[in-house]
Amino acid sequence: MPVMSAQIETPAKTGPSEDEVLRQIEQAVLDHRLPPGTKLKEMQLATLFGVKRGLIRKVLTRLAHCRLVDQTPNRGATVAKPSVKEGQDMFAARRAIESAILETLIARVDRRMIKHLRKLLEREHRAYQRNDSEKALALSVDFHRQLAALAGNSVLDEYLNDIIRRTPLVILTHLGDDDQNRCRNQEHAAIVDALEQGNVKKAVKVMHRHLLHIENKIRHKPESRQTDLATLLRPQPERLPA
Amino acid sequence: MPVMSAQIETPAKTGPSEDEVLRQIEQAVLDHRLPPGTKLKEMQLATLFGVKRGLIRKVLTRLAHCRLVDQTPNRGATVAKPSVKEGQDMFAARRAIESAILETLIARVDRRMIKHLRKLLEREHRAYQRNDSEKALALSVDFHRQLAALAGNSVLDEYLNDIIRRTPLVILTHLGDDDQNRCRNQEHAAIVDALEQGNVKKAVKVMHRHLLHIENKIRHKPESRQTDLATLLRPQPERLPA
DNA sequence: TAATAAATTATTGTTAACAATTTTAAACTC
DNA sequence: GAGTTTAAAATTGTTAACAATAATTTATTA
Repeated sequence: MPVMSAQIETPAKTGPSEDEVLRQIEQAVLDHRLPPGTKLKEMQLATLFGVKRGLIRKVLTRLAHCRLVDQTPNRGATVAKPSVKEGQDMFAARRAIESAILETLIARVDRRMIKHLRKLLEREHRAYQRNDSEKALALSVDFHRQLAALAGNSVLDEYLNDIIRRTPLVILTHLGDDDQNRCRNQEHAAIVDALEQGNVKKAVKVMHRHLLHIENKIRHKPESRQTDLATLLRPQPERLPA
Repeated sequence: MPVMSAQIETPAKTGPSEDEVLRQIEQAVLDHRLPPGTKLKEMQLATLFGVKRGLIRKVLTRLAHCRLVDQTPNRGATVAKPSVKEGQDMFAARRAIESAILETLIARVDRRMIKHLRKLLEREHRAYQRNDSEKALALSVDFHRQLAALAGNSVLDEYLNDIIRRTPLVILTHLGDDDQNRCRNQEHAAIVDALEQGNVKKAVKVMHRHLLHIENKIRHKPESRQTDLATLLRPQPERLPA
């Protein structure tokens, strides 16, 4: 059978994969678009993504496992709302893990890595300067992720990423969506400086101060509203064709 | 239709819950009964536990998420076989996390906690002395778990438990099922001593040495056989009635 | 009308049947 | 007999229909 050369727009288009749906929801949380407490109904999500309910079900289970959503039997899933205690525990754990990452990294860091990190800092700095706070936040998160990746310990990397995914929920629940509550670029730079000098103690110290800066502000905040799901999930960044 | 009044032994007895099945498989791994690489067939497990395949499916997914089993699309699940690198990363991460736990714990430890820990050590010691190595191993694991629980940081607690669950797989894959590869009771005692003295540095130092003791021995070991699943899962310890 | 109860609707949970894939066995070729 | 192809069986993956539960609406009563 000959195949038309023009795009036939197969109407039976298979929707996004399980991983893709997961990624998009995670990203929505990371971008502060999905506020803690938002109800996630299975059919709603299935229709929205154009997939079967079973797939959504699996995704919600996975999200529940990394504590991005709360699942209650027979009552469905909501975006998680970490308690103050949980938030504090997360930050304390994060300090320990990022310290361990720096200690591992400093033993193997080389000129190429430093260059890579500085390039990242430069991009982050520019995003701040042009007031693109969405991009700046993303790059700031990326800085921490890159440190973990460069350190090369897959377990620490996994744990840090786990915490990073959950952090926006703590911030939104207890501090609000305020630009003040983001990483400070110059502190990131100080960490790279210390790394380059091979000064573990200093790197760890700066990192601690860096994290404590946000950590110390956690206290209680009134309430967050219930907004329209479709809107919250829509503004996804451009995606490259497979 | 009349129903006999004598107990009809409802043949439709509901099997164990999802959590219970999960627990039993986890325990089988922890007890070194399920060797790395063992194939876990869904129907086999379903029949074995007297549950539906769907439930097994969920359990396997959960086990895969905490990396106790490997899941390959269309090819099912096997008990995970961590690489040497992954094992090393786990131990390195464990050192960082257990240190953080000790640092947290030392700030809040009191006489009651010390007493609790010493009682645990005593039981562990007795198990060793009467050559009950299964019990001794369990209590030894419990010691580390108790430190995490007493420290009170839920996130660190979760991560440590994650690592503890995976550790037997590393040991079995790369060291073999040898009594030599277990925790040394006297080192546990030294940690409690340091805690009681409020000596963080010493506690952390002892813990590091304690973990490095096993960590340093990881290297490659020939192969492990494929044994009968039913046998491996059967010898479960007595369970208290709900 | 406010409060309660009953009926309706919406949502989540389960399962059995089916589809897709891989593994095993058998048949065949050289 | 070693290697390849084909057929059968076993295993995993998906789905649509149903069941169970929770949320909402409507009806009822004081």
